[in-house]
Amino acid sequence: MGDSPVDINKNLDPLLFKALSEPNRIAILKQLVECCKPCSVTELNECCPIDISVVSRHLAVLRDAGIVEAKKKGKEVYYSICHLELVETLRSIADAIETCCSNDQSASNSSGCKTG
Amino acid sequence: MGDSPVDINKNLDPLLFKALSEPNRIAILKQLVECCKPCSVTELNECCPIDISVVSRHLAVLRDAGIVEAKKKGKEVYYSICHLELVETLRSIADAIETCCSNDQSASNSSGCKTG
DNA sequence: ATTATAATTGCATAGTGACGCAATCGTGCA
DNA sequence: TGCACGATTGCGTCACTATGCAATTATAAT
Repeated sequence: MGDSPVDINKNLDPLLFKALSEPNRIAILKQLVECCKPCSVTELNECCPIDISVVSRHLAVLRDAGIVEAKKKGKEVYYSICHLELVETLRSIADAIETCCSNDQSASNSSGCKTG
Repeated sequence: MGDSPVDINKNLDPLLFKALSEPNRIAILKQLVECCKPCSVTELNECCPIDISVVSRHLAVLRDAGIVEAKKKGKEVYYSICHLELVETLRSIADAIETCCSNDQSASNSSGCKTG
């Protein structure tokens, strides 16, 4: 229970999407995806024309959402994307929606889609 | 060009995530996913304790993001989830992230991940 | 110890979004 | 045509969020 492969409630989390709903955060994320290596705040600041303090705050939002992780190295903090977890989460959501919605009405709820 | 399977820029759209970043919109979406049939605004209003005008507005946001579609039938408007498109979009994003991030630095950009 | 650099945090401000109520629009029915 | 019902839109309010600047913290180098 609660661990079904189609647990919509577990994965459809507004917090995750809220973190991804800001254009500058998406720009930062794209930068991280394309670099495929940890980047410092200063490096990530190059992709968006905002104050570095704002970049730092955006990274904190992404970190709190579990989208990126931070590793301190000397004076700098290197952020990297949690790509394995992120990819799995996105696929889980897709699977859950697909499983639920591929039922026609007659099959109703045999696949375990239900509100908590 | 621009149609590569790993086109991050096409799929990582803040508009989509913004539409999914509001708890009541997620509640509405869950309702639609679990019902797996078109629902009227009044029906969808049952899942969240807000004014029906707000539900209507939320549905408009979801519609503008391509997440749901509306079909008028008499006095009522029936909303249904665009599950095929949504599932494909989510999987495209997952694929793009996975493809980009599974490159180690030496392989760099042979897979076509690049900013527009 | 002092200085320099990277990152974060405090604070004030401006912009955005959710919300409820009331008014309006669209459709069906008597 | 007039009425009822479902949905949408206008508008004012409240809360939240993004932003920039300044101050602070943390680490490295002189």
